[in-house]
Amino acid sequence: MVSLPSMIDLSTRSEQERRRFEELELLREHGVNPYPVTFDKTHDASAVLVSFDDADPAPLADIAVAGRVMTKRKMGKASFWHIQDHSGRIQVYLKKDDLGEFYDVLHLFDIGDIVGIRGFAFRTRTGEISVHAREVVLLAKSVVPIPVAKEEQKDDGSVVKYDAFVDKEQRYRKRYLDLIVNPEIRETFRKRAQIISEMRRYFDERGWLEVETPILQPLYGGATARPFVTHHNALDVELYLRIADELYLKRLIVGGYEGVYEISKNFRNEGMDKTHNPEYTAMEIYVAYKDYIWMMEMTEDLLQSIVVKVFGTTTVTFAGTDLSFAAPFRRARMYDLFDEYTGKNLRGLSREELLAAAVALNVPVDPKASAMKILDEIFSVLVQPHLIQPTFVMDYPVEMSPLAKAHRTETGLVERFELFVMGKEVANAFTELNDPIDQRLRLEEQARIRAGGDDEAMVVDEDFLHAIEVGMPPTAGLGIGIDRLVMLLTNNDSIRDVLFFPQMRPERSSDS
RNA sequence: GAUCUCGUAGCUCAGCUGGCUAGAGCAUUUGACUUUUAAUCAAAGGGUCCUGGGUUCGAGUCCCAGCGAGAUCACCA
Repeated sequence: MVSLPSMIDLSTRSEQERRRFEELELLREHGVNPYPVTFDKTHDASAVLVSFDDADPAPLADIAVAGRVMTKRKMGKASFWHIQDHSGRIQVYLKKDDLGEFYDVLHLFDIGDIVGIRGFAFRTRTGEISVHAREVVLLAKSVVPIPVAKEEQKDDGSVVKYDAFVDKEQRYRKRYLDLIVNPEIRETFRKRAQIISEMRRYFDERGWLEVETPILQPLYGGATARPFVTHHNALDVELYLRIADELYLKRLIVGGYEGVYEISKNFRNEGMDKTHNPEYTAMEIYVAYKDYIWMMEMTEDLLQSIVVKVFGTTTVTFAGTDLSFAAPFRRARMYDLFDEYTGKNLRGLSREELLAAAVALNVPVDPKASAMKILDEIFSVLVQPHLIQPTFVMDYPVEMSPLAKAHRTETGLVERFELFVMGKEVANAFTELNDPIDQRLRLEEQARIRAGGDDEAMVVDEDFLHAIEVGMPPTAGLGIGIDRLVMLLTNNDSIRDVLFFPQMRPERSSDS
């Protein structure tokens, strides 16, 4: 009979878990430490597969691999396992002749255990490069069963999965299991890391400074969204989790830096769906003495450069559509796009005229909506879906952009562009507003909208205004939604598939 | 926030218009098998049918409420 610390309540455990806790003690009785300290691994699984040479197996005659046991096939006095490490899977051959008495202890090893194997590489009769074990070392006992997905290699090379771990909820909640059982998703996260890394390298090479600005802000700004509110005990003040870092980065431009950027976790207290998570990652960059035209050229060069570096080509495929990130991208002014896709000239129309246009175009809008809202609605219904290949949309109405500089020639417009790909917004940029009087007027207008009941409108940040009064050089700013960019480049249509730990509702209700 | 769909063994799923002790494959246990690969063969064990009410002689199944998830829609990046 085995004994376990009383803190482990086996009565709440499944049959398979109880069995594994027992195995833990039985292993100890056999002198096996189920949780040793280190293991001298010499090769990744993939390295063995790549470097094995049938004509000269000698270089792999004494190797050590390590990983998680994923399959076990016992055939009496010989067994085959597959173990999985960060590079992939490799088969292990275990024979009683080589392992002696210890071979009989192997039945206490389970799928899910982490093991180390010392031995030599060889090719089996059926052609699979494998490691013939001289020694098996338990590195970590797994006491709960993991989902078992079987894979079959078809003649055409395709892999069919049986009983795959597919429950989305469980995959998101227990991402560690997802990563073990569906290792192909690791590639998405590797790509995510590479995309961010290339972006950082691109900026660093140009001498722009990566900075960190407050996540806890006494006033939130730089975007229109509802914030998370928290409280600082020592100061006894409300603080907000940032919805954007824009206003702080501009303060740094005022302070004399000529190029600053931040890869920023932002927090917005709004709904969640396929493209929205309460916390998400945005990159914002500000470069002094530049305008939005320059920023457009930088943006297309940046994206082309990232795509080439990470994917080795300028084209990626999303949902069956080839997207070309070869610069230059298409550029179109917003009102020209209205001409093109609605057949109507919407320039300079009053709210009532826009409402009539929306009705004529069969775009459902709230009859009480503002002019900007109506325009935005027509754009998103009739124009946006056509913007498949990377397209810069330029020159937005001033009311939509309280932080963007008035257009140099077109009254009523600002110098702003957004980049659309697959009908989705990927980047947003403007020539930054540095006229302190205009900026104050715009923010006060936002405050009026806010007082009118729109709690997403911006609040007036006097310190920010003071900074602009001190004087900000002409500056171009750009924001890129990192999660959405990653989705686009990795062919994932849910933000939850590009975040390791997407926000989920708590699993257990508190009322029971 | 609204609508629809779903929740059964560790995993993937059956379970009809309500009716014997709730099933299958994989996984687990026992046995056979010294180059297998969805290994195979034989046997066994394993369940809070999401939770709580209700209808009924009888509920995994029907009704109500709740919890969680997915999809679609609305808003936002």
